[in-house]
Amino acid sequence: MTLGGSDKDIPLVILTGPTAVGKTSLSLRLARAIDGEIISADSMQIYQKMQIGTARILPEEMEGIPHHLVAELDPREEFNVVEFQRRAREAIHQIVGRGHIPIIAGGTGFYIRALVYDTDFSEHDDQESYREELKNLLDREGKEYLHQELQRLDPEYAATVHCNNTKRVIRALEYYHETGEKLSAHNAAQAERVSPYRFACFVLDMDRSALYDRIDRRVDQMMEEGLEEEVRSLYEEGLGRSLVSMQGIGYKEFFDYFEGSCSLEETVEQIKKDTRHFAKRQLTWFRREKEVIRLNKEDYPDEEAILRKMLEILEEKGITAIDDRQV
RNA sequence: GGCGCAGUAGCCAAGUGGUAAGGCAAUGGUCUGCAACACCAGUAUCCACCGGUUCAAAUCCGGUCUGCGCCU
Repeated sequence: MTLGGSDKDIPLVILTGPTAVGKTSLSLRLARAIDGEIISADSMQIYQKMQIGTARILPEEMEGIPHHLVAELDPREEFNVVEFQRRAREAIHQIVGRGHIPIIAGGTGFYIRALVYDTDFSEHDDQESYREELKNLLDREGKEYLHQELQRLDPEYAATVHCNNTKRVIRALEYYHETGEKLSAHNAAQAERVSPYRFACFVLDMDRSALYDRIDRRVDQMMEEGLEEEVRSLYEEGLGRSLVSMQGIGYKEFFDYFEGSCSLEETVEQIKKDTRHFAKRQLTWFRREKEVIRLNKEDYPDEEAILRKMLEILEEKGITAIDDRQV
């Protein structure tokens, strides 16, 4: 990176919102308007061979705008926040180096926050063995036991995580084991972080029931486009349901169907329901993000008007093309 | 027209005299290396309607309405 100043000079535009609200289409307009490149903040679109179910943009639809973190990983590989941070940071630096503006577009709120506030996840060597040990402990002694253990080591964190949430309890225990530090203390420190970027984060939203209708229709459309075949070929490749990629909505629901324990119709309904639930959770997440600009589709006549509003805000924040500033 | 069965939250549903289980949905929330994950919390002053019996009725009795089945 050869930028003259500090990272504070790096502009970053984020476009997020619930699934199916119309981020992709708006992101293209935005990229064209500000000479940007798009970085996907989506935990599933990163996987190859998962085109239909993730509603990923097709290369021919990109209109020549570079897209990053899209179809880069084999579905067998694991993707997580830290990996996202690594790849996204790298992409940002490349984009800025070309004199373009990085646009983060996607709906995984956790990833976006981790990137924007540069959250430190204290890397460690993958010690799967200890996690296995904890899982065994869970099976043998029960979730109450694990939670009590956490209560002893990190009471503050234990107080915030429900005993049924074994996934989080295990992570906290693992964290303590590996770093000797309490996760609660680490989290508290991370919460103080100020973003190193000059950013604007837009949350696109629309009327809830209209959104749910769109979701239902989009799932039907995916089925028409051949979602079943897409997932079947992954299934026949031997991908298991425990893979991160196979936990994606529109994929995980098919396993029961392929194994004969539910009908295709039930599968489709389940996908719709899971997607609606997901959208709702996303909205809950964005609602509590402080430095966010909400754009409700109902408040604008069309996409063009939303774009104009966004450009206006970017102008105010001084987030514009950076080529002349940098040389 | 007659007989029988049924009518409990948006849906499914338990409860058959003692003060409305549960599930799904909807809604709100948590979230710091699995996040399209995992997890949590509410939600019927009221049981189709009207009247009666009783200290007490969603629960018993009568009537009305609606649905389903059978008979004519």
